[in-house]
Amino acid sequence: MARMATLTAPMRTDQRILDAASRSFGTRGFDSTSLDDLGHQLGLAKQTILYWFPSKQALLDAAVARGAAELSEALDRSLERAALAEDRVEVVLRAAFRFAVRRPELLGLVREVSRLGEGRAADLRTRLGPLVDRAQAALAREMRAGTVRRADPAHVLLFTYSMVIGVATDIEAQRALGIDVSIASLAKLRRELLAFLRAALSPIGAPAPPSVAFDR
Amino acid sequence: MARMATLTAPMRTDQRILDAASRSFGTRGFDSTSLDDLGHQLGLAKQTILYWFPSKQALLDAAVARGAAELSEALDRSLERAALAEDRVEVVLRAAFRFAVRRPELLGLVREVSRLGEGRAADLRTRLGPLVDRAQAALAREMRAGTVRRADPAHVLLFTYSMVIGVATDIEAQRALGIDVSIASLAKLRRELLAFLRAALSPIGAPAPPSVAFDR
DNA sequence: GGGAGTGTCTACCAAATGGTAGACAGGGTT
DNA sequence: AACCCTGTCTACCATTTGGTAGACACTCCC
Repeated sequence: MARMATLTAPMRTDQRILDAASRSFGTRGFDSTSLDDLGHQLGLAKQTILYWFPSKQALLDAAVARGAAELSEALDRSLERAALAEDRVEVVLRAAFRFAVRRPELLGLVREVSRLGEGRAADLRTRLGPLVDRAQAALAREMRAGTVRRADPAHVLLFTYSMVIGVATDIEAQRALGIDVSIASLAKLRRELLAFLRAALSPIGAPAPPSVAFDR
Repeated sequence: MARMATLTAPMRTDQRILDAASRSFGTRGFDSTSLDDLGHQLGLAKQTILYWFPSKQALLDAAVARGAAELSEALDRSLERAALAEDRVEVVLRAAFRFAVRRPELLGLVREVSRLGEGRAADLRTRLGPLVDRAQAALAREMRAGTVRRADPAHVLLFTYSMVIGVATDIEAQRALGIDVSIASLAKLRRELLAFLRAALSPIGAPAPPSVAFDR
């Protein structure tokens, strides 16, 4: 049976629903996603979706919760790993980029939630709060240590987040700029983003030492 | 007189509709905007909207066309002005930032169109094509002249665009990062963004000369 | 005064949407 | 066998949505 996107082996129905919902909410948006479509996509009746999740809102909440957990976990792990690494900023950035490329819909979901008004956003905020704090603290530490140019960590994170979001989700902008959207050019894009950030973050007058990990 | 957009004195109905539509499409999204809401917002019946614009799609197209024209004009002007200025990149950037702050909904609209699939995006692409070309050429020129770090101009533009979009439209992300959203902090945000970009773009080993225009 | 045209409105409609009610099938458990 | 529990489905409903048809002013022109 089923060999569409949902061809994963025997998977719990609620998880399959969550997958499809995250994808659709994250790419098309919440309002543009109808339960009927979702159901059809999964070979399920809409009512089966409503059996697992009592309402569309609840489905969104569940998708956000799971997405936030995934993202939090991935970045948390990389923050830990970074503590030991040579070039900490780069380690985290590579992790973020990898995540953005592998699960762009989750970043799209974050972006979508931002638009759905205070209520939903507040929930997401508390979910990602600890992660944000850790990242901010780590960045501030680097600044104090002199490995990163001094600036407001929150702002630096905002800029970085925005760029990653843009690279991961705004493929139309990339087309408009004449960037060809393919795996090959994606690697180049990542290299450029890392170089860009390296330049933006290296302390003034001291261009970052050519780190070994900085592939070219 | 009038200090809100909608209660401007005698303004052509179609322009008022276009204003409200741009705002709503750009912030809530296309599908989340109903013609009834729009009409109610304007004190008009939905059918009046459909008198001026034959369909919701046509309304979106018109909003995009006007928005693209505004954006194109603003940035084109700044590109011209920049040709004479000392620090060209900064001039353009300030213009972009000013635009992003004054009419964030138009940037949101661009972002929204990106999501509405190939069709609409292609239209926008041709509309903004010339602007993109000019910007890209100008940037490449700076790189050849050695005033900007060498990199793929398209990528640099993508990163910059993403950051501006993020700063202008993703206020929830800013909240999540603990950035207080106010006019005062907005000025600080702009300063930081300029500093960040200056660092990212200055040629290696030669930190940009402290330009006069770079306020602190 | 009488059209002609323009702009806005009041019905109305068909389709889609989120959600409810309840039937039905299958598998344990006793 | 009787029963319950779980998961899925078929109907159905109320509301919303984009869009149509046509009436009602109001103005300009003759």
